[in-house]
Amino acid sequence: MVARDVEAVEARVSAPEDSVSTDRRPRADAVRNRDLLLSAAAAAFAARGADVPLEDIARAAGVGIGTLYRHFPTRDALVEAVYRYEVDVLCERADQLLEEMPPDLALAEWMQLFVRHVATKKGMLSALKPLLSSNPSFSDQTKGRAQAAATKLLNAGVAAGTVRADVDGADLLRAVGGICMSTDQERSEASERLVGLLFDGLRHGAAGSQVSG
Amino acid sequence: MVARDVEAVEARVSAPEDSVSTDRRPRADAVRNRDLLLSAAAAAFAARGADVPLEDIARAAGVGIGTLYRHFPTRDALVEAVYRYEVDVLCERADQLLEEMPPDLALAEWMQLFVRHVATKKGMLSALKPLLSSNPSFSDQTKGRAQAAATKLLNAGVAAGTVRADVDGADLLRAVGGICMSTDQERSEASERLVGLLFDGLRHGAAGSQVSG
DNA sequence: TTGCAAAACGGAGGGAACCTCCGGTATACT
DNA sequence: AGTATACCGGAGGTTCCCTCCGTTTTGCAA
Repeated sequence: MVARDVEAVEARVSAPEDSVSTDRRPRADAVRNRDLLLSAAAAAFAARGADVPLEDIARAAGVGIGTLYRHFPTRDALVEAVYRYEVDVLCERADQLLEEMPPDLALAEWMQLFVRHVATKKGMLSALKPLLSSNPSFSDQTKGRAQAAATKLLNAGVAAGTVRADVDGADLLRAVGGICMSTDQERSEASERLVGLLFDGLRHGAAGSQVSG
Repeated sequence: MVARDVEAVEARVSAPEDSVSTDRRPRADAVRNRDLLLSAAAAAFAARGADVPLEDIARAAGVGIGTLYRHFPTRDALVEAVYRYEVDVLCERADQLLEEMPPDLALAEWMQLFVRHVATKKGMLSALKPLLSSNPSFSDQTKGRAQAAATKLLNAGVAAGTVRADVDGADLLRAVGGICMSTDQERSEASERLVGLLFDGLRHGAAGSQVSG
């Protein structure tokens, strides 16, 4: 690995025109098509399960099947990319929510978003589970990012004095995730109610009522 | 159900030739081929996962693909039948073990068999899980039979004074199943060790040390 | 034992989905 | 503006699914 990096650097120094092939900006249509494919795939997986024909996804995205396979060589690669993409969207929403409303409301809203996020992933769960267990780094990365977003929301609430301080992001995700998992099948309103309850608990011991620390 | 039985009996009495079509003994080759298919499918699912081509299974069983589809119209039907079949085998082994050795040893042996049973089902789990959740009666039946076998072993041990009396079949299966599920992937020796530990616990408070009951 | 009708056998073949390959095309750099 | 590079997209080979139907076996009755 180190040797290869050295070679790459030397090549760039001694022959600048070589850097073109190394970090040339991706073509605009490639970027556009990749996004189209990801959102089409996300919709298809959520609506029709994990074994929707890839040709349907390509058609829905308005690209050829060859383009889909160039961007995502295997079905697993597509599933993984969709999952990363949706986790990204969810985490970005955390920042947006914090700008739009007080931290505690942002946290409540985000927890509900998380519930719906998990609900729409039910369909692709059978394809996702092997990926998560066979690829620890992928699992760790997505989990880490979600925890970071949760922690950010919690900390903002703590700083504003509207959320208790003795819960961290990992705990929060475990609790919400557990609720989503335990309420089987199609009953998201139950999940949302339970998460609402959990949120009230988070608000309970906020600020002044915490005596020490 | 009762009404149908009555009709069948009446038909047999009033028109004996009709009984041919109602309860004619299944043809010998049909029975044989069904068994061949079940064992071939069990081996294939265990070795190659749940999405092995059905044509391979038919070939391994030495029958045509048409025969496979007549016996098991859908892939799910085959998976379900294999699962029933293997649960049957496991439960029958419980009776055999009770005849071959003292109850406590039979119980220990059967728990280890159960661990291996679950381990070989890992491959078909992805196909089995939807079946179990979408078909409660199937799930209940197999669970019920396994619990009956476990209870029988436990009771024999209790009667012999070598197994404690405050655990029932459902508890035992939950515990062993939990151990199998928690020890992820390919590490059956860990499961076997934990189950051995559990068994020692079962033996612990046996006979005289139980004061009342 | 023999005949027959019901039931099972097994493979050919149409259809669906997967994935590869390659000629044509758009675009990022000089 | 020119050009090499990367991308586009669909035709087509392969694999698997499942059905259909002519052939063969077998259980039952005379």
